Amino acid sequence: MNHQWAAKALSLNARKHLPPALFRGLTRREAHHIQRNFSENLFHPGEPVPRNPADAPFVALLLCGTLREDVRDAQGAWRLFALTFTGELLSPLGPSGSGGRLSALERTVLLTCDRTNFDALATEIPRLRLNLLHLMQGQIAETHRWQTLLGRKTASERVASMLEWFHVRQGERGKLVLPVNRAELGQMSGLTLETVSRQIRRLEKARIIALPQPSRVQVLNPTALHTLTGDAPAHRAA
Amino acid sequence: MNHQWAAKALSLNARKHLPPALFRGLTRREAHHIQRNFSENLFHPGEPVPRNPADAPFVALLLCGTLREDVRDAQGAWRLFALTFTGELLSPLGPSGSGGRLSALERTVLLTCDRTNFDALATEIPRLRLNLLHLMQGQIAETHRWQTLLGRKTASERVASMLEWFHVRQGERGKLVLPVNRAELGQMSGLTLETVSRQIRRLEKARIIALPQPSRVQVLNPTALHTLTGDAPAHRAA
DNA sequence: CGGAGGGTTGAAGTTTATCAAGTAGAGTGG
DNA sequence: CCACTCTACTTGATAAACTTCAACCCTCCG
Repeated sequence: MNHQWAAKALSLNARKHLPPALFRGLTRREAHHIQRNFSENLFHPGEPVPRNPADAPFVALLLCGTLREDVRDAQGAWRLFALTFTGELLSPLGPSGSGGRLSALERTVLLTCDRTNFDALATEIPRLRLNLLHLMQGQIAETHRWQTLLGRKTASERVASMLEWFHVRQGERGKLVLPVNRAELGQMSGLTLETVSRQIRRLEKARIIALPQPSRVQVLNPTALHTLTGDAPAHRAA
Repeated sequence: MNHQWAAKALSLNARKHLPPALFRGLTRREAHHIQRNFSENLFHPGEPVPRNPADAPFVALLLCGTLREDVRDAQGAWRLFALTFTGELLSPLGPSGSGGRLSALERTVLLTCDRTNFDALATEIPRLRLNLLHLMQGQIAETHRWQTLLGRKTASERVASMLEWFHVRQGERGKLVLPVNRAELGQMSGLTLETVSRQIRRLEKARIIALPQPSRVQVLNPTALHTLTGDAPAHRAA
């Protein structure tokens, strides 16, 4: 499974860019031992990521690329549910139970480990178990943010929040890429594609973002964007 | 900590009513061993349930009673976020990270185990670890249901869904108790208290439920209720 | 050139929030 | 026992937000 390309990705990303929260606090020796028990998988754009409940990867770290997770609604239609960006962890609990479906949006490299191997490693290295717990807590926090977004935010706040989150999760580089179209942004945020479009244009007209292309966003005013997310604490009364 | 009353609850509920998913597939000997490492805690109505990140109970099973979980919003106000009913598991990941707050709504007995003890037990009994994983998957599924509710359902579907879920989780007895007021139902479902009230009355007028008291609900027509949740598959086209 | 897929925009329609008023029941003190 | 009060709940009118429907644009690509 050690593609040359993937190996390069590992050395570039996992060792340098990523603060691999899963490996935090481990000795170099332990980290090396662990990495030998993980395997790298390369996926091409559009390629589905298998997730049989049986031999499902217990943990999977995204070394590079982007994944989308789709779930079925009551009518059986697929809807975009979540995105996973480079450096993030795939839920150990995952969508396998809820009938979810994972696929790569770009050239994507995954560092995975199945349950049996991980169990063995975790027994040897208790710190690894703690790290996994922290990662899962982070995922709960993420879920909570989406629940707040869907339950209590206006359309404008939802779109601002999505853009801000993507921006942060893509590393706050100048240009942010929207890896999905307006309809799919709407599916994640509980809005129609028209409303998403209108809100994005509104941000552009307010000079908070620029749109060199419909799917390329440049964040011109991060502070203003954050204010519009609704997550900023309100002004204190005089 | 072994209150006489709590001990009674254990024998009544844990051994008879509950299918304690956490103890499934274990020998009587293992289950007994495990229960000696758990402790029972009694809480009175309104009493907060402590959850220090340090010695937080790693797992907690609700033997009887009801818990509410409140979280802070961006403005610092507390909002009802979720309810936990008898027989359900408290998230091992829990709201401690996200600044959540747990409290009892009635006389409530919790069967808890801290991280250290649970780790030791799980090392001895691998099946216990598997059971915990299944329980956590169930919680992810629950989260997904709420996300669908908040993201894609109408007010009428949201209220019908909440009532149906509470009904099922309370054991589908004739009478269902709403342990919180309309405003708090609204906080969970992303609606105003007025909308919640109107939708509940609409169900009453349609003879799908009866309301002997505002907080007592009798489900007269479970089928119709389910249809209104929006979770029923749509009619197939001819 | 023409078609397809995404994106944008406008007008009309629906749903839900907001504001405001009024009701019902439980508790309290005279 | 009767006001009085408090809280939760209900109901109506109005306003705002969002969806729906429809048209149109732009770019890519055969």
